[in-house]
Amino acid sequence: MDEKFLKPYDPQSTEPRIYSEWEKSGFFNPDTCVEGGHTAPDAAPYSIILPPPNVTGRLHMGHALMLAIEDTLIRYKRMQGLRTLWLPGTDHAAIATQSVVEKQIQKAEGKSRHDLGREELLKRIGEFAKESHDTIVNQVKTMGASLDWSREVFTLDEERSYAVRTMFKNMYEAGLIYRGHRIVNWDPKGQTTISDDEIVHEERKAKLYTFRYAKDFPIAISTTRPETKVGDTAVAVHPDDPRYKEYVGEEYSFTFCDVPVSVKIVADPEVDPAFGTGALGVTPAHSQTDWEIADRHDLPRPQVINEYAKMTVEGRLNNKKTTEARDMVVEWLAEEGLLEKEEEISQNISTAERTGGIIEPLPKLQWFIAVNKPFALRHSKIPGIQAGEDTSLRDIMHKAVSPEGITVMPEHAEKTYFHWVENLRDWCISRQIWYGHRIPVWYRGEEMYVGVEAPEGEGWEQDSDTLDTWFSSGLWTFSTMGWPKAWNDQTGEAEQGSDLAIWRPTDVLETGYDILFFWVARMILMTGFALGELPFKRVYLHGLVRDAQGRKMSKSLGNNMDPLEVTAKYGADAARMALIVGNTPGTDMRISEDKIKGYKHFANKLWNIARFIFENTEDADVAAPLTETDTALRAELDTLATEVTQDLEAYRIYLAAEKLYHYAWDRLAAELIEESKSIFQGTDEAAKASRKAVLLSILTDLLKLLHPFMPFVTEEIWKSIDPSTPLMVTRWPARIEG
RNA sequence: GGGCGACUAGCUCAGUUGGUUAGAGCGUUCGCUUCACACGCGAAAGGUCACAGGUUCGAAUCCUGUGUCGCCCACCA
Repeated sequence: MDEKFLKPYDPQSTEPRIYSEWEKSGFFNPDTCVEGGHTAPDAAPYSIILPPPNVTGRLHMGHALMLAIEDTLIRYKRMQGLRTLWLPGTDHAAIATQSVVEKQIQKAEGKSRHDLGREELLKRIGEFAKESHDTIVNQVKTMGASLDWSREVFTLDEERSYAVRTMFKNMYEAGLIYRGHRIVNWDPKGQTTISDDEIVHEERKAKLYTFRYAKDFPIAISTTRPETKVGDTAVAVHPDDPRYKEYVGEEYSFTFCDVPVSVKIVADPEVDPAFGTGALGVTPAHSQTDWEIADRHDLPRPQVINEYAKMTVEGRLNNKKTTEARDMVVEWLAEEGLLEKEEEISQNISTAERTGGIIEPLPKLQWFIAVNKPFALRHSKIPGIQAGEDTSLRDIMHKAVSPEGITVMPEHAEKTYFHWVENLRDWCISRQIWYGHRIPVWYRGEEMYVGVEAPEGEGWEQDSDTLDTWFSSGLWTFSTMGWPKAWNDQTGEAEQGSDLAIWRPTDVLETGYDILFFWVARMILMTGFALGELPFKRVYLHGLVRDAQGRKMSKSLGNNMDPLEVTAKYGADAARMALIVGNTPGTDMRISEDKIKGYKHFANKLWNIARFIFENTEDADVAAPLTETDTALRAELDTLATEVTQDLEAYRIYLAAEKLYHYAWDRLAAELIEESKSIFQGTDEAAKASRKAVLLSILTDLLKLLHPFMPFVTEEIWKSIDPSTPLMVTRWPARIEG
């Protein structure tokens, strides 16, 4: 027996050594597994694309959970003999990364991005991203992730950028990308547009003012934003409201706080007759619903607020901030005797998730993806959609999720998904920031050019906006495998032998439920459009990792658990088990050091089980005939192996892990080993020989079964069983049934 | 306002789609330097499975309703 077993298991010294041995072996790469004879060249493929961590700093426990689940699946499938690819990458995370760097620069040098200029800022962000990337990769390796680093990609590298430009051009040519004026969510603090999904609603107290525009105006209206009323062009009432019926169609002109205003009375079913006075002052340029009313009634849409949330009208309000202007308008209303009522209400205001700035709805020229516009796919493997027939991006997203298409775990997340898809509006994809994929559109006077490369000729200027980061993330399952170069759009086939041909669609997309809409839905959309296919067969959504009190981990609370610290203290195996056992998809989990400590103890338990078995089987004959009892013990392990296999096939990873834990500790250690002691002290030589053989055989298979969950300790013990072949490429001890 | 979910031991959670006596980790109590392991061993206490009905031979599990908590989406000016 190796002397190392005389001391307790030490993950700190073992894990880094084992990981570098794995890396050296090259077996993270499926091609090497085939070359080494561990995987058949024609074996079925299995693939997962790593959800790329943002290059904004370091990993958190959520990443650790993701890595634990995915690595468990990957190692299991690799041992099943499949051609198993787990493809790593990182995400440039446009807004998040730029704002982190801008803050750093502001703090350290007191400079804004405008002081630095586009080129210098991008250089600084690039440096930061590189550093973050290196930190992150090291952290990922610490967790034991068996990713094929030879295929690593970045959402902003040259090939991905080419894919993004190609995709933009193709969608534009299909008429699905358009430029238009829309009310967008403008963040005056971050000076950019943000998508609906990046908004956080905060409940605040506000004052609701009821007033008339002028003395002779027949209808009183209510608003929380009196300063916007200088931009009103209509008053909308409900078509059936008897109080106002007689005024519908009338037009009035007056001077409102120094600004000449004309409003038309219109009837619109959107208006709630029970709210306030039942009459709505319509400010088309500064409210989403008002913009839509203006659409229906063909109203003018003057803009009265600019990008810095300042008033752009003449008179006393000129260049005042909106909050200041609000007070001035209220004061003016009171002076003029127009104010009728002032009441406290609570309302939800929209703020930008990243900057905390209050959203100012503004009409802007932006790029959009039309989700409802009919178009036809040239090829379709999406259930329920025929090539050549009318469909839409929303239709693709809707039909993709079905028992024949993509299945989602937990199942109830499908309902949430459909609810979201059904209420989907066009996706605004332009962002007014510098870090990201620049929109591949060039302008020269009235001319516009959309293309993968800059147009020939002088005087062309590229659109200054960049794309929403989810645009490039949406391509992730195929841009990482060589699309568009390895793809033939005419035949709808990938180049023979390319990654795209072998590992598409991917088997499972494993990620947090919080990015179901941001990312999962966008991948379905993009893949559907580009390939006429599904990006993956299954979605496995894990929950959020919370602290022991159930709070979200955050910097401000200081309750962040650093995966590096945890693995340093208890080992990656322990952290992985703690994250996996009992953690069902879609459910948030609480993690505490105590739980992790429990699995560190388990790793040591396993170590001592091995020690006992090795100590007592040095002269074992593995071919010794088994007693009846031992035959039953062997069969018991086979049953366990079958159950664990079924659980893993059904993605019940949390159950498989628990069963193995239970067997190892309560059955093997507590019962079988205890019984063995008396057998070994006895005189029945046949029973001794049998027991030695069966214990070795059980340990051999148990190590294999546990390896996907606790790769390090099992690999280290394995060296005493078969030093010639790493455990990670040995064959799984049970077949997939059915 | 719309949607989704949770409620099981002191705490954190499982319970593999209806089947003996409902499980685990941590915690608690008592006893152990027992020849694999004190990162351990042996024992013990602790649950009306939120509540009320219903279906069933049988319900923590299925149905209906109630309560409490949480999350997501939308947003009324």
